[in-house]
Amino acid sequence: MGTERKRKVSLFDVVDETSISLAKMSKSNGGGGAAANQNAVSSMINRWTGKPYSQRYYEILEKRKTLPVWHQKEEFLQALKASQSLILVGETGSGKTTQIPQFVLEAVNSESSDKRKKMMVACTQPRRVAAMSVSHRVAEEMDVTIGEEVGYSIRFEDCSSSRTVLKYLTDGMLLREAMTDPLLERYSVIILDEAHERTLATDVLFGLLKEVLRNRPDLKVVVMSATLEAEKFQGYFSGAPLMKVPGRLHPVEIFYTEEPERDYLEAAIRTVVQIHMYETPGDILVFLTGEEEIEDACRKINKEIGNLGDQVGPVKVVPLYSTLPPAMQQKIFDPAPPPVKEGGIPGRKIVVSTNIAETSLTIDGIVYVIDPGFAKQIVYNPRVRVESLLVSPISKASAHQRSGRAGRTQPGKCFRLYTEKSFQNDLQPQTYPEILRSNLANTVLTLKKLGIDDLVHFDFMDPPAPETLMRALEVLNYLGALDDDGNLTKLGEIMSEFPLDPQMSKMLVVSPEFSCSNEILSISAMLSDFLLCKHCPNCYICMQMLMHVVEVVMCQIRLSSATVLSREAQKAADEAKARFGHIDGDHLTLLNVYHAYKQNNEDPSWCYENFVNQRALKSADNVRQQLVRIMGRFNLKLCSTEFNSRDYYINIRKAMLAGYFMQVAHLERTGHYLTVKDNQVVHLHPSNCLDHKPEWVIYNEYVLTSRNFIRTVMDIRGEWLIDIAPHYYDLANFPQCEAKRVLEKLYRKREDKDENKNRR
DNA sequence: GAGCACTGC
Repeated sequence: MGTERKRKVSLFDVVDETSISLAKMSKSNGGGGAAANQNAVSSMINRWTGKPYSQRYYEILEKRKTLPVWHQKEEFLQALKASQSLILVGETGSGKTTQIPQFVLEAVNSESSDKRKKMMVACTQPRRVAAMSVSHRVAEEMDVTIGEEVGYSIRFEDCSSSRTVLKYLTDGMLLREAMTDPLLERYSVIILDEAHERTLATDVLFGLLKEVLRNRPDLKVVVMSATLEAEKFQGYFSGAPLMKVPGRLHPVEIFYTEEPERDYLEAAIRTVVQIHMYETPGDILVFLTGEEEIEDACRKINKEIGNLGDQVGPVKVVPLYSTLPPAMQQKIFDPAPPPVKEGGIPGRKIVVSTNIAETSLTIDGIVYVIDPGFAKQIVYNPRVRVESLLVSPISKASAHQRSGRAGRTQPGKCFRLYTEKSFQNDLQPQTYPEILRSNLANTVLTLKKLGIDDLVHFDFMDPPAPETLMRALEVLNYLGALDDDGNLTKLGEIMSEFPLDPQMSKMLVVSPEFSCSNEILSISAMLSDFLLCKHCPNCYICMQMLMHVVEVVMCQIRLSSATVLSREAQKAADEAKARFGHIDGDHLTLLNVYHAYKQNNEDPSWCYENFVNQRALKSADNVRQQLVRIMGRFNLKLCSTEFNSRDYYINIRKAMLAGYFMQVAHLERTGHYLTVKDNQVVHLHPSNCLDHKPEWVIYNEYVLTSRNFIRTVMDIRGEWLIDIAPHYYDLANFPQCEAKRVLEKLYRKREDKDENKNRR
């Protein structure tokens, strides 16, 4: 009662203030009717803050009114009112991401103003940066402070409060929330944005929300997508109404090649040169598949255009891929170079990029796009439990997205380096959703935690291969996360709370039993650090070195980058290896680097001098803190073995094995390694820090490149296998191989030992 | 003695 009164008073106060300013205004405007004044007054009050709108608000409002989606506001609100779920298709530039959630907000509150229940509107995004930047923009549009009425929530950062009514969050974050709030009861409307990207988290949310909708008639779901896969979404959400919003892109003219290209890299470079020679000014964006290819292409483009001399304008060739340090990534936003002489031929910026420029990063000013039609994609083979990256043809949807990048600021052109026939007949309409291409062990664990017991009948939009689900269930059962009936165990429940792969969360949860949870925490953080090359210990070092060299030899780089960089980087990597390397394994090397970093008080200049990547370490430390908090929630002890004890490293290696006993390789007498049980021939990746070839190793990752490599490896002992994972190393259920014979011997030895013990 | 598309919790 009291607060209600207070609220009214303050509102009244504000109204009073504005009517004064309004009175002044109407005076200068020559006045207006009292009723009109009253209306104008209420529309000048921000209903969220109770304060009058700022000048900036009105300025932005004018721009908002020109967005295509604004014209369909009423249509949208009616559709939303009429049904529980709704599909909205809008191309880039329609304004859907910023405006639709605001429309929803208006509708929701006007409908349930009496209930006064604290209900939020959620809008998911596949990427953190998007969640963050869009929420800032919308807070500005609504004339409120970010983190108050409008907020965002991403890993490591919750910028929302009890006042928040609109929250942007990553799809993975909403999935996490669902684990503790299965009916998502704090939300009245959930908007899944960028649904066409079909991330793993969005796909799981689809299935989950479909169930929640049945249990919560008051909940509404809006699915927003950029492509015409909308009919599929519509069918999935049992005929939800479909609304289309036009985009606001400039026209892009598409060109195909007459004949298929034999060498797309060569063709791409040739096309760049031709555009530069014959087309009107405007920057070029070239899509290639990976770092090495991109660096190679940049060198060749510079060389070929250099050969043309001053008959053409100057160029600035910029590579772009995710592992490039941010400072280098920034270069894509630099302007094109000016003409060499005043009034000369204008310069051109040429960005050579991976898929990152297709979705994650937008570069304005691009007028020409070159699309060879390939991208590296991950594929999962459940038979051998291996994920690998393969260069494969893109989808029509992807090609469409790429060409759209040419029309952001003016009409553009897109050169597809394949035939039109090939586009029509060979490219599949959509990129295979991630859920069909991934190892699902972690996803299955999440689903179990969400209370989905029957995975086979769970309503996936695209059901994964049964074999993939079986593999995931099998792995989780071996780890002890699921019992033999497929039910979540207590251990599994704890494991599901960690934002890590099941193997890693398993080793973390059991690490106190091996008296080394502090060390396993550090190793886990270093391994799961996603900001930089997480895999090779060298990369914690070489990146910093690269940047150092870049500064020192600034202008020479363009001429002889390959030789200078790799020699220096190699030297740095070798030095670092000598300093931090641990002969028993790469995981222990990572631990050494982390310890050294902490012992030197995270000092940036120490990092610099030791070629250690501070950014990577800082991020690992952040992950570690999050993991420590989760350990605390479950009363998992933080402990270490005495550093000088003989068992210090042994305990760590045993704890690691408790999680990774399914990723073991055995050294055969022939001199090569075979993975245990799957019997695949593998090779130690040359980046390893071992000084010997151990008989048994565990590995973090299996990569298929020029050969089958196992990367990030550690020496373990055969006896530990039968001690720590006897259920997996049960020989009755083991393929015939050399490893089996060795294990048989180990079992016999242990039996003899036990007998001796009993006799005594 | 090789060479890692892109996200996310």
